[in-house]
Amino acid sequence: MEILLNGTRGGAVDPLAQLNDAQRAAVTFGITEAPGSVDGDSMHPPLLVIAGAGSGKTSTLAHRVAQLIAQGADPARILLLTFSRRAANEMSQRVERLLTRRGGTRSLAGMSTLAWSGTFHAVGARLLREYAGRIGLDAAFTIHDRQDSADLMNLVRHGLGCSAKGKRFPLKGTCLAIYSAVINTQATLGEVLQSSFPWCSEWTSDLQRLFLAYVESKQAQQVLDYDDLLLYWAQMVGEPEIGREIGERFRYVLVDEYQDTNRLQAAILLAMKPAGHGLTVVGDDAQSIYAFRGACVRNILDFPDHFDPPAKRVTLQRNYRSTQPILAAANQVIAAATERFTKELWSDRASSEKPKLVTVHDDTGQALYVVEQTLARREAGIKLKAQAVLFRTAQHSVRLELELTRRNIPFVKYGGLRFLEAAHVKDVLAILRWGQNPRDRLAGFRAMQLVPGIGPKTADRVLARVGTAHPAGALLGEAAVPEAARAAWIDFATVIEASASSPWPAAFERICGWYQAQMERLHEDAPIRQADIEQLARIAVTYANAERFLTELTLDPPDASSDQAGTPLLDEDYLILSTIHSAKGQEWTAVTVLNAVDGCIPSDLASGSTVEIEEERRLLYVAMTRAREHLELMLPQRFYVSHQPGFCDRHVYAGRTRFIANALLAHFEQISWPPPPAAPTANPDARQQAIDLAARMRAMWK
DNA sequence: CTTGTGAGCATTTTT
DNA sequence: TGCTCACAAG
Repeated sequence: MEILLNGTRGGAVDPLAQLNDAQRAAVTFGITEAPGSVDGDSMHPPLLVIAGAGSGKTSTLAHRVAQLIAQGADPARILLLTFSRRAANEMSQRVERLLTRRGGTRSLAGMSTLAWSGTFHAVGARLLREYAGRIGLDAAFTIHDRQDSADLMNLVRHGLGCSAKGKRFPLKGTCLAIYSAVINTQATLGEVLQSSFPWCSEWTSDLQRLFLAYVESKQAQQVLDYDDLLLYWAQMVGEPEIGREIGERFRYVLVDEYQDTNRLQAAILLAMKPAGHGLTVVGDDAQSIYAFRGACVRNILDFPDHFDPPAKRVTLQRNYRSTQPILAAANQVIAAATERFTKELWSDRASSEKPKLVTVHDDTGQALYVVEQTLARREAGIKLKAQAVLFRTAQHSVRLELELTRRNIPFVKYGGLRFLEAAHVKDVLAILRWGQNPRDRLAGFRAMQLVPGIGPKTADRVLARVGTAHPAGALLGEAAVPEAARAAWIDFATVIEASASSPWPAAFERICGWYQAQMERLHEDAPIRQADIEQLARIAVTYANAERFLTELTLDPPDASSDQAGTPLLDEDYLILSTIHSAKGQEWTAVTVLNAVDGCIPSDLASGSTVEIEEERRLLYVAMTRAREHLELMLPQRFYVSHQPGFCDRHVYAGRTRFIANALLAHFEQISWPPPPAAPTANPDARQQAIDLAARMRAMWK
């Protein structure tokens, strides 16, 4: 095999030499023929790669893309769908490097630019803008993030009078969650309510009405939410003509992290590639952790049978990441899972170090231990950046963050509250959005209420009068504004009108300037928030125009808001703190998992059904398999359930996570920290050394 | 009609 | 705690 491949490459080094047999099979399946042959559709039956944790999945996928290009495929006709923007960038770079290395026969470097790589949502947004004219969409649509969508849902909810019915109607977040589940799982409202929101069943017909009004409202405003990016895409390629057109345009479609796609995404793929030609999906059913977002493990389990003959399946079981003892423990955790493609990961990276189960007294003990160990490992030559602390919910790391800040240890936290969710950031963006898209009522509604003297009623009236555009000067003379607010209003209207016509990013700076004045009035902690606005302005200048800025920001928000302590410079060394969800696809030399106790993992909010518990099991598995050499699971004996550990000490005593049953303990080293003090009897002199208080009591009476 | 205040309640993970 | 909602004062 290797000799043959070397031969075909005219004596150059075999570019696939570093791959193992399974990886090579995944890379070359269907595309090993001579250059040029890749254009025959019949050549590309569908392929499913089951890639275990640390099995070189990214590398294999990158090699496959490089192989396609090297065999003559046009990079512009390759569609690469990844889970995050970060993953997309990394993939592009790797493909580029691989092609540069192959450079010998043809000039491949430089032609490897993967124009179409990104998340489903980002690619959807791009395609929809391009095809907008053909599907009756305004190409300048704005995209609502989760909070915007919830706010709009709330407006519609109140508009319909759902909230004033005596009995409590589901809150806006719940309504949106239900709506979103219906879209993403492609189930009926009744099914979703019954399976996931049984307590809302009594509201079925009201919800139905609400969702219709919500959809109408979005359409009137030329606004799409996250779900729409997929839904419109699916509907678009569901039309035979456009479906065929786009399917042919993207000759090769490769999907990473397929286990975390939902039914709607699967529908998109099947509509573009009904026979599966040119379709490759890669994933690991054991790492599916996004069911709450509608992801469906069945997608990957059932993938082969969508096609006739069924898709080829290649399994990568060799793990290059973790030491054998870490892998053995992780394998045991996932072995109890009920449904999966069975595979047993193996590694030849021997080590005498078992993963540790560390019992500490509480949250504080946990934080102190982690800090101590992290520093010790750094002394031993493991950079902070090569160490990560993972946790189930963003809250779990609060105590640790305090301790890190106190000791001046830099860290970066992934997951949890996003930059974009901060009220002041949303305010500024709302102003910008309304300037850009006058139909975006939600933005206008929010923006106008920043003006002193203007509340919901006035904002509503103005929106009704303004209609779909603000012609020059129309806002300035707006009659619906009460006299008391007139002066402030003119200021505001001037900024809006100027922002619509000024060049970018001057328009945005103008808006920030106006907002600063309001911020001091609205928020006590204006200076802290000011820093975020400045950060936003710095980001803004890197985009070509307002539309791109808004789109990219919504689909790929910056990670941390600056109120988080110590945002270190990029070249510094810093410790990684991350939710397990945000840690997907990454690896570190040393990994510590906080709160590996029942109630945290599994979260007691997710212990309702077997399905949920199975997902929590996979979550622990994902966390454990991020570690290369050192793995510690923390077991605080009790943890706080309230939000303010200092004040009210509501806490519960916790047991080790149910996913590590007694039978698994042999795979771990168990330690307690701090070490228990030596028992008094261990030292025969201890009693004599003790202060003799009893003697003093007697002496008082002598 | 806006704005401030107090009571009541929920409480994860993310594109 | 921190958010939402209802209510009352200006």
